[in-house]
Order: sequence, then C-alpha cells, then structure tokens
Amino acid sequence: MSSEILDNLTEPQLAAVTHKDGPMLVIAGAGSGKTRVVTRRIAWLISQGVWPSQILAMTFTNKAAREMRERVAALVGQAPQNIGTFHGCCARFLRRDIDKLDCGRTRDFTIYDDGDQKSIIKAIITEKRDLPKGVTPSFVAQFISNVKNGDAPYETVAVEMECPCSVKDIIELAQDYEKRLIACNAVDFDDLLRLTVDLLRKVPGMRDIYHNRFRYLLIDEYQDTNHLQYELMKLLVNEQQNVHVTGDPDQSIYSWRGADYHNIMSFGSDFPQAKIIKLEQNYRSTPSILNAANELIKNNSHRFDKNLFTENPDGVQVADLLTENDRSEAEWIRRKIAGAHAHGHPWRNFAIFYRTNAQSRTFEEEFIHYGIPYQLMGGVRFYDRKEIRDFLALLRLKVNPCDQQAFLRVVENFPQCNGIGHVTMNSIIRQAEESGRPLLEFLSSQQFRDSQKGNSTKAHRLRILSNWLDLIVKQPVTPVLDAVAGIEKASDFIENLQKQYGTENLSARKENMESFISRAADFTKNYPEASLADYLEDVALVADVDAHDPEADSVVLMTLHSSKGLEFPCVFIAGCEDGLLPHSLSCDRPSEEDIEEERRLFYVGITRAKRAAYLTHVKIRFRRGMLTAADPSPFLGEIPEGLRKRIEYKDGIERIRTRDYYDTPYIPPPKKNHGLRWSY
DNA sequence: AAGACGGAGGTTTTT
DNA sequence: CCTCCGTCTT
Repeated sequence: MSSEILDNLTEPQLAAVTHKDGPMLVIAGAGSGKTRVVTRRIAWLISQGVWPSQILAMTFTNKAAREMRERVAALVGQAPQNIGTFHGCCARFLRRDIDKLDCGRTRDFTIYDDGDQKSIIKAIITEKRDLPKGVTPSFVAQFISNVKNGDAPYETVAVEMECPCSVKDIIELAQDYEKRLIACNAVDFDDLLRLTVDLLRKVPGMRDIYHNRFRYLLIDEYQDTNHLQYELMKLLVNEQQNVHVTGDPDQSIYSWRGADYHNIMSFGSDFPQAKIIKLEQNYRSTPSILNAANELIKNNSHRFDKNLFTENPDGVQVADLLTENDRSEAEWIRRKIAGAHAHGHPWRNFAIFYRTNAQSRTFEEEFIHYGIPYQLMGGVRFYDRKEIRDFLALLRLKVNPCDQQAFLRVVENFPQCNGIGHVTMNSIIRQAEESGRPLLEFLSSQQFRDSQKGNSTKAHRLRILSNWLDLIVKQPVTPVLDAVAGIEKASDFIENLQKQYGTENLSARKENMESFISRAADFTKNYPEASLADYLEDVALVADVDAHDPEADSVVLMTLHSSKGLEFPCVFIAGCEDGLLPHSLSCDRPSEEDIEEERRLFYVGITRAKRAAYLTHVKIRFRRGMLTAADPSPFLGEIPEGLRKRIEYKDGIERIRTRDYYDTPYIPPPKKNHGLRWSY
C-alpha cells in the first residue's frame, strides 16, 4: 500500500478513511478536510483490493468530480471510471439501459436543458388558449419538476402549489409536455434521475446487476440531495449497505431547487447501523473568522450538533464596513485590494461575493476603470449565448433527427431558413410525423425535395433548405472536431453571423464561436474516439462555475451560491443589507426556514475566507433603476461586537464606527417595500 | 415575417 | 437600470 494514503490524518479523519463495510455518515464542517477524506478513502478502498470499477462516487458538480478523480489518481496511479455528477452518472446508466425501460426513448436520447424545457412549455401554453394569467412557463416547469421529484399524485401537487388553473388543465399541460419530449426522443434533467430510479425499481433484475457492479457507493454534499437523488441512493445501496455520504447541513443552500437537508439529518435513522463521524477541526480559517461564523450559524435552530474549532494562528478581525452607496463600496474594496497587491499579494487571493448577479456590474466598472484583472463567474453561461445555442441546435438536430426543438431553433435563426415561418414549420413537422420518419431524415430526403414542385417562392425556399440540411447530414460525426468544423463550414456560420447581427457585437460573437471550436478541439484531444453525441452530452451537463480558473491571476467575482466549495485568503461579501441578504423575495412570507437558509448562505460565504473577511453594506443602493435606502443585514448584528471591527468609509476616509443601527434590537419592517425610495 | 415600440418584471441556478 | 415579451406596424 502506498503509505501516503494514511499520512497526516487526524483521528476522526483516519476513522472515516479506513471504514470499510457498512453505512457511514461524515459530517464535515467547512474547511475540515472533507475532500481529502473522500479521496483518501477511495484510494484506501482500492489499496484494500476493491476494484476501481466497483466504486461509484457521485458529486454535484463536474468540478468536484474532476478534482476527486485527479486526487485519487495521484494517490493510487489510476482513477476509478465511475466518479461523476449525479446527472452525468445517470446519463451513462441510461445510455446503456434505457431500452429496457418502457419510456418511449431510445439510447440516443437528447438531454434538454432549462431553456429547451421552457420553450416547449411556452409553445404548449400558447396552443392551449384561455388559460388564466398565472399559468406561466416557469410555474408549469415548477409543477412538472415537483411531480417528477415527488411521489405525490398530480392533484396533490396542484393543490399544494395553489395552481391558478383547473387541475385538469395543468395535468393536460404536463402530459402534453411529456408527449413532446418523447416525440423528440429527449429527456430533461429531472428525467435523468427519475428514469434511472424507474430503471432500478421497475425492471426485474436491474438492481441486482447494479448492486453487483457497484459495491461501494460514495455521495458528496449529501445535504444538497433532493428527493429523487435520495431515492436513487436507497436503490443503489446493496446488502452490505456500503454507502458513504459526506456533507454539512449548515451549508445546505439549494432548498429552492428541491434539495432537502433532512436527508442528511435522518441518515442515522435510515441506516440504524450507520457509523457517524464528525469532522470539526477547521484547517482553513483563522479563529477570528471561524468564531464569527460559528456565532452566526448558532442562530439557526434546526442543526446537527457540532462546533468547529481551529488550531490555526489568529489573524485580523472580521470587519464590517459601511459606505455611502454601492459606488463607494466598490471603490473601498478596489482600494483595499490594490493596496494589498502593491504589497505583493497576488490578485487571485481576493474574491468578492454577492447575493445577486446584478451587483457584479459596479465592481466590473470599477475594476475596468482601474485596470485590475478580474474573472466574473455566472451571469450568462457560455453555452447559453445566443449564437452558441443556435450552432448547438444544428449539431443537436444532426445527432438526434427527431429533435423538433432544435429544428425550430434552426429555422428561426439561420438565414438559410428566412421566409419560412411557424405555419410552414408546423405543417412540415406534422408531415414528418405522418410519414413515420425522423424529422431531419424526412426533410433532407430527395423525396421531400421532389414533393416541393413548382416555382413558388415557398417551394424554392424549401428545396434550398432541404439541400442545405442534406449537406449537414453528410458531415462526419467523429472525430468531434471534424464534425464541428465541418458543420460550421457547411452552414456558413461565420458569414451568417454577419448577416444576422450586422456590426452589433459581431466581433464578440465571432470570438465566442472561435472559443467554441477550440473547446471542441480540446474535447477531441481528450477523447479522440468520442462522437458528436458524446460531445453534446458533455456540453449539456457542464456549468459555468466549472470555468473558475484558480491559476489565473485575477480577482474573482461570484455569487455566494457559486462560492461553495472554494476558498480564498481574503473574501469580501458585498451588499450585507436587509432585503438583499436575506433577500426580500426569498422571505416574502418569511418562514423561519427561508431565513435560516439565507443565514447558511452567509455562513458559506464567511467560511470561504482563510485570512480575512470583510462584510460590506451601504446606506443607499442603486437598484432596479432607483435609489433605495438600505438597512444593514440583521445577520451582521448576530456576530458579536467583540468579533467584528466596524469601519465607516466616507469621502475617501476610513474611520472606526462606535455606534450602529444594529446596536438596538432588530424590528422587521412592516411591508415588503420598506425604507425610503425615490425615483431618479 | 421582420422590425419597432411599449410594458412588465427583474434571487440564488451544482445539472 | 436592465432584458424579455407581446403586439403593432410595414
């Protein structure tokens, strides 16, 4: 056994690493070396003779999966294949076994993301007129997701969600949506999990096969699992109950997406023999930071009993800073960072977190003005840019010739399809369905061209479209780079950008396309055997946080949500104001649960900091086009005075504050639109 | 079917 | 302040 597998581990870490059979829960506080424990444990299992292929490890992000794979490989020289995200693993299972399940899809199914989902739903709502106003695409999407995620029947979900239309109508919408997905041979994100659960539950013998294949199951960030993921876990657990979950209930910040931290709270009762280990020593932060965070999170009532401590040397006090407005907030932070940089601190040591993406703008302007390098996470995803989505639609149509959604997008956005509108498209889709052939195959066939006789403009246009699509069909699907480059050429993509957008952001769009090609080239280098379908799956399942580049020397700007799992020497949390943090919309009917989740979000932010944390708030914030008087976040007052240095910054001068709003007890404002507002 | 205009609405978003 | 719709116009 490679000796380093067990090197430098504390008592509880060692116990967690060397636990072999039976269920185990590791409650891993922020910065307590969780990743190290999980990776060492995988390496240890392998060193004990477990085959790497018998280990299944599921994470929430690609980044976590990649990191885990790399670190295990560094320890034992080989990385297990089955480390991936929940959705990625499920997609792999379904690619292999979906035929065995009677769900209307084949193994070449396409994965639809939120955008595709929304546009299908919108189309269905429009088709079905006379629905009340409240039936928005997002409501229907939420309804469908809730139905797929839970065990409750449609009716119950509809009542619970206070459905604005009749139960019959909403059920019909959901069923139409499902039919549409099946017609496109597509699945949505929830389906990846749901169909895998069905596969294990309904297909005889499946569970045994999977139990045999995966002897050891590991789940990371267990506090963020939703109902389906929980079901999946239970189905995958074998007779020896070799299930190992790690997480921290205090860092559960995704309940609005269905995550349920009760899953982690009740692991002990789900598995009465479970061994429970708590990792409470923090290796990341100074005592000042950790104490402040501990004091804050103590205010949550639903918690797993634990108390983080550290043996790190102490550093500077946590500071809370008050400035006049959002501009001066950015100015102070920029000066602080620039000053430190002048003393030799690299830019990458600094991160700014905020509650809403809209807040990033002020910082960007400030940093551009002063020439400070920064990387912005979030906002519009690379693969969500319009021109990229257009191109992807073409690729998708090629891979899945039934993909109506992709077809519609192509027709709407490619100049080759100018002059062809909704009416024509829908009639073509119907004709294809009647002919029983996949849409693309039907359209690009000689037969279709022959059927478009005559010299009418429409027939002419359709023949051109058909020829063009035929050219796309004839491109190779592997290697990926050849496929992508071939289709780019065959579609005249770059020239079309010019036609479509004129000079409007043209160079940026061209750059995006170049970047897309070079990403495809990278992918091809890593997976020379992969097909276009594999590539599209990879693209469908990546997120932008994966793009954070810790090597680049730049200040990092991101939301509090995306900061989870990262660490920085110096952290600024901007906009610590009532209404922003906690956010007023999340607390519309301020249930204690909502407030507690916002508090956890703040807790996550603070515990990212290794050496220094600055919590900033302003008196007046420019928001939604108006100046808004802002009160400090009630959470600031929950950090005791002794743990919090209070600074005020005004007219370029910094001074210590002695008195604050929150020296007096906090009284919640009576209405949603509290405070003073005045128009510009 | 494409462009122009006005109104509404605007957390977070691992996949 | 922004962006995203829907509708109205050509």
